[in-house]
Amino acid sequence: MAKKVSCIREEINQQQIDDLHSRINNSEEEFDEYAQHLGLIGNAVRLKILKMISEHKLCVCDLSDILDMSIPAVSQHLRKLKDAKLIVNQREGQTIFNYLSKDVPKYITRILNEIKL
Amino acid sequence: MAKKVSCIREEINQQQIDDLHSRINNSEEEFDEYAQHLGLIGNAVRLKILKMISEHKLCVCDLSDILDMSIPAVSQHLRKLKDAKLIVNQREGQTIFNYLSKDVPKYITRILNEIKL
DNA sequence: TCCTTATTTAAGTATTTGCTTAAATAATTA
DNA sequence: TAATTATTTAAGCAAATACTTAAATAAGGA
Repeated sequence: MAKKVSCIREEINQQQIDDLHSRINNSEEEFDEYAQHLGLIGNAVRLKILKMISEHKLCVCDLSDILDMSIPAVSQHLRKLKDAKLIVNQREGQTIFNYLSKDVPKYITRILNEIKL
Repeated sequence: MAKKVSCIREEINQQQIDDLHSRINNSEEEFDEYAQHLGLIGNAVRLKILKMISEHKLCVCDLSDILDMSIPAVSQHLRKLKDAKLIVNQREGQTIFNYLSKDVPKYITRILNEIKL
């Protein structure tokens, strides 16, 4: 089971490579979780939605008007954010309002605060 | 040019919607820039690459071995990071080493520091 | 109960993404 | 200068993404 090596090491030896390899593998889940959240906010529409609902009580049709997008398009972004537990919502009569979840990681709220609207 | 309204406002009035609409439009570029960077690190492979090169001097073949990925696959991720000026590289002989760029936004370095390897 | 309003879900589609393999480029060494 | 090593680039493709339109679901009011 010798490991295939693609280049001749100059600055780092095989032992160090193997060490990084296993550390990366052990942190797989952590990286995936960060990447999943970062990918979600790595979309301008969803980033705007999060920023706005962090400051205002908004429903899907408010967001649709503000963003100049169809209601289903916005709704599908909201669903992704909700599935990732970045937002929660609550029905009030016919209207469903969206809120930032308490579970939003701090590094995300810091980013939202950094963006000025 | 009356604005089309999709729902009857309960918690927020049309004036507030219009205000948010224009503020969002004015911040378009800022949101796009954040989203572009966040989208790049919103991929586990690229996040791992950034984390590792923030701590080690690594070439594409080192990364290929550590990540169990082909060299061209890694190279294409490096290109995206380089195009976005998140990394820079420097040739030393036949080997091209990758470094974090000085231009990496602080919110990204904070995330990298937060992830433990 | 029927109609309207608010929202979601589903199906279809064009674009983007992330890999693969093969070819091209570039520096080193024989 | 030819062969080797390191890396990138290009072309092709499958899967994921972000819309569209139409249909389904749900609550409120006539």
